[in-house]
Amino acid sequence: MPIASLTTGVIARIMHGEDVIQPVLQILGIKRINTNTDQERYRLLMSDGKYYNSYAMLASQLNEMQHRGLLNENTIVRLEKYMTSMVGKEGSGKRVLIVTELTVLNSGEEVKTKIGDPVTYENAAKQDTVTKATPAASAPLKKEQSYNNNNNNNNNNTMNSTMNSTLSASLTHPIASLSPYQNKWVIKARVTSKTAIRTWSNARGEGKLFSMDLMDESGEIRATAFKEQCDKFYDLIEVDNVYFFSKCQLKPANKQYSQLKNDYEMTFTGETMVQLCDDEDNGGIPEIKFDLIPISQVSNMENKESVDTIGICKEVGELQTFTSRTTNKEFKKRELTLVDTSNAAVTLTLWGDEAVNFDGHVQPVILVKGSRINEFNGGKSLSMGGGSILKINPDIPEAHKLRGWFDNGGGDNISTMVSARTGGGSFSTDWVTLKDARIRNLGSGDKPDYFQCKAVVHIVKQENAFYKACPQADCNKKVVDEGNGHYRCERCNAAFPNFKYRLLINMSIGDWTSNRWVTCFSEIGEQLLKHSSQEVGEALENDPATAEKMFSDINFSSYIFKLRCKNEMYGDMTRNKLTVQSMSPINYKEYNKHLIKELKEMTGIGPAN
DNA sequence: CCCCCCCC
Repeated sequence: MPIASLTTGVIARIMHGEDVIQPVLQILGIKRINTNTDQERYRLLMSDGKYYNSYAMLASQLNEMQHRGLLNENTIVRLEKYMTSMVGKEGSGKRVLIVTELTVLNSGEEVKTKIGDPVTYENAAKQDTVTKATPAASAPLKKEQSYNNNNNNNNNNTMNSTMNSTLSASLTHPIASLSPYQNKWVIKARVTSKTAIRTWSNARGEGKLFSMDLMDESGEIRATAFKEQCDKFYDLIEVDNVYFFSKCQLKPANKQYSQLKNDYEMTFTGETMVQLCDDEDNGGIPEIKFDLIPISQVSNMENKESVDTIGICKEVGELQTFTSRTTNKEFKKRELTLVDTSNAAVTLTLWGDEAVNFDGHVQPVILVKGSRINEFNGGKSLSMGGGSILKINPDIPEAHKLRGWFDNGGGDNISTMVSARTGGGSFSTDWVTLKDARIRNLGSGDKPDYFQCKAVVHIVKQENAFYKACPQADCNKKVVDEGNGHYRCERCNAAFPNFKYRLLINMSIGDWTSNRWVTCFSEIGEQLLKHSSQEVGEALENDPATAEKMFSDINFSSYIFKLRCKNEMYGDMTRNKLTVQSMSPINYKEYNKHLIKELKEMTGIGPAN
């Protein structure tokens, strides 16, 4: 079948409101739209060879054609029936093409390629005479809130008005459709978060930046403004406002640093335009959503998960300043204690200026979105991070309810300390026998498993029980003996005349079910051998008789071992590794309690407790 | 072009 000719230029006529009979168009793309409902909807990218239009939708009765693969890329279709519809409130100017009946003239496989070199209709519209009358008048604009980056100050008014009409009269694109391969777009998006201005200085240079998260009905994206753009746009951008954005550069998002659901992120450029969108033109852009979780439930969530919650700031800590050991950067933080009607308390850490400026003495209501869970020793706390937002005394019903609850003594009976660390507390660790640890495949998950058992020390290996480590206080890395009286640490990138001994001991322990080799480090090793790492290391190197006594003295003694269990890769081998977290003398009262409980469970005799 | 938010 011969390839049908497209009705060149017809998209401009249709979008202008003209009723064109049976236009022939090419499908350049089709994708499912994320709707708030579960409704299945497809958006089409249609071309007439001269223009294309991404604001076209498939009426749902035609979804079946897409299911059958009839509407693939490059397919040429004839629109038998269609309608255009103005979307948004009066005057906001979005005409959507809805296709209700179509005939496939040539399949995508047959056509193989895009016909012509179409440009966006909306972009061409402002030069094209046929579209001189725009579909609808644009909403009134606030001139002072318009920005562009063309630094021709003499012409500011002219340019602002030009840009106003450009941005607002344009048909906007969904965030989900943005890609580096297409830069003629305008998005209308709500700012859901905004970072403080941050400076950096590294080998590649220095500068400042801030970033923001944007959202529309289709998705979300992170945008960053550097240097000049940082200064230019920082004050304009406010969380919760909706703006038009155009001419940002798109690049693949580094998933390591972003939890947003988008493969790309944007960078502001010298061409970038940002314009506030009036409230009356905000239709279709969702509000920021808070998935408020009772504080007590944070206990049940995973480490690093994102949390939205609301609570009363019952206590506020002092501002703390410290220097990061890894980056040598100075940080300021402040810890708040939030409580809510679940009678639970959790720590929330604020950073930087937010920490400095926070006044908690009035015990305000604190709403936090996108805070991150930090788990330590079984306790979970929340921390502000990129993308998190904090609201103090927000005017929402939940906040008023909390206020009333707290002011009437509601916070006096907090029973769950979500951030409390269980540390060495024995109650938090399961009792598991060495055999059961194998049977249950402990350690095979992403995270290590922890358990405790009563076991006897069979033998402690002297071989490789110590290593020479970097003498720096916070570095335990093994040093390289350079043979000239110097010891080199790769991590500190320095050579030292001395080193410290560290222990890395393997020993065999056994309970009544099985035995295993376990590893322990200096702190446990010192407790086990009752000598400092230095003494143990020296004895092993210079005094075998003393070392032998140290190591054999503890054979056949019993302890409660707390063990960390994790599969580790050695080359292409996976080995299940047990590391001693702690070992303590047996507290028979507590251990017997455990045994009695197990007996009751096994026999079904007596109360379960 | 950042990507740091520690420590226990």
